[in-house]
Amino acid sequence: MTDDVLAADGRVIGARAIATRRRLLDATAKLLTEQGILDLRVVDITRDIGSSPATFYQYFNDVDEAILELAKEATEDEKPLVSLLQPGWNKKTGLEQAHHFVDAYMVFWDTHHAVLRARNLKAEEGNRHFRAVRTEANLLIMNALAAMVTEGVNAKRLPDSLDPFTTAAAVVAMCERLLAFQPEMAKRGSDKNAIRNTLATLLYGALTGH
Amino acid sequence: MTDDVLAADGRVIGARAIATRRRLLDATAKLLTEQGILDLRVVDITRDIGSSPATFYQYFNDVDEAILELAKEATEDEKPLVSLLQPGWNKKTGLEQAHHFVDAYMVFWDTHHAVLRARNLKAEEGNRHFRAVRTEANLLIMNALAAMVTEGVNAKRLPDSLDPFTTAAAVVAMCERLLAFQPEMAKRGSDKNAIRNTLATLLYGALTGH
DNA sequence: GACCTATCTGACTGACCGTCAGATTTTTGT
DNA sequence: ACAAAAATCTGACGGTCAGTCAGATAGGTC
Repeated sequence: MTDDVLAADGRVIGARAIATRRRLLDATAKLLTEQGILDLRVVDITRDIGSSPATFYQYFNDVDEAILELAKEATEDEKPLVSLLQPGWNKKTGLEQAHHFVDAYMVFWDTHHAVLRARNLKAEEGNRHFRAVRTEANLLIMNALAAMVTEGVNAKRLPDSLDPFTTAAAVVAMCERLLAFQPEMAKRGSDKNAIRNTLATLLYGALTGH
Repeated sequence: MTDDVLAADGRVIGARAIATRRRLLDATAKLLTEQGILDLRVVDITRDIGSSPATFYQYFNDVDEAILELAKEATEDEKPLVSLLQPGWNKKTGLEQAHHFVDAYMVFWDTHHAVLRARNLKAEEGNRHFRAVRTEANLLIMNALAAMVTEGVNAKRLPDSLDPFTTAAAVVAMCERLLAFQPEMAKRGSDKNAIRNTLATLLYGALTGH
């Protein structure tokens, strides 16, 4: 029964409690999106579901624990993206495949950006649980990307001064950050489509060397 | 007298107060680095300089205002980097110039990473003051980068599907993120030098098309 | 030394965190 | 159908921090 849902103190909980916990998680995600992590308060989360702070602490030891769970859920949604990153992008279809990945990544990002931002902040500030989750999520993508880079380096299309894993990290960074910058860049005339095209082109170039 | 130092209520302050305000800013930067923005408390800042919370509020309306000031100071340190980004990187010296920029950027990042992270978070969460500061800082770099990309596109070394400004944003994103990931990547075997080389190679490639 | 002004802080209010004992709802047993 | 047991929920509380303000203290001027 390793996938039983647990309360904060570790005991297995029943159907009603699972539903309450779920509503708490959803409210947390909602408020994280609306207000950001800095203004996220337990009172607000519980008020949102018409409950009281004490209820929250039945299921989570603190807000971090709830956000961590949301981050794990986001990781699940990231897994399908890996199938879009197989070595063998060629001159014919490679750019189109890059577009597919970028599109899928955009949807993923739009859905989870608030949680992912929170996860990254916590990870960068040294929280080891969030580091672990971020690392796990990034490894999924980065291993696939690194394999593509390695292929390009072996075929001499990419310079061997590129460390595959670091390049993969750079690609993930570009994706995450361009999407995060998006609202700001829109104001400067770079619309969603320019971002999409540029990102796909950069990916295609950095990963294949074509 | 536009560069007089002001208290929270806008009045001009004297030498002693300037010194106190400075100590508050330094303590804020220190605690931001040590504990991160989520655990940054005014009590701690004032305790650190042997003072009381009331003193803090003499000079800043809230913690954000102090962080914003630190972010503006960081921007000043970023300005010299622009001179390292002039169009004309060629096959002979271009990669070396990219290395110079990466090195300078690494120093800049190491000095200000906690403040820059806080700035970016606030900006991404929609705070317009922090957006303005981040935009100003990024524009410095991005305009220079975009000019280089435009040169590469005009010379047909880069595909015209690249939007110069978006590409510039991607490059900044790579720099910021790779440095932020650094401690984590180190554990996976990519050392500082691999990051440095990879970043320089990617920059050189993305900016010049060589 | 008396006065004036700039600077600092003790003490307070209000809000949130996290806990716990007890109230309420659901399930179980007969 | 009812009572007892278990699961779930919450009111109320102690502690901490944000932010305010009136008054204390320090520094300068004559």
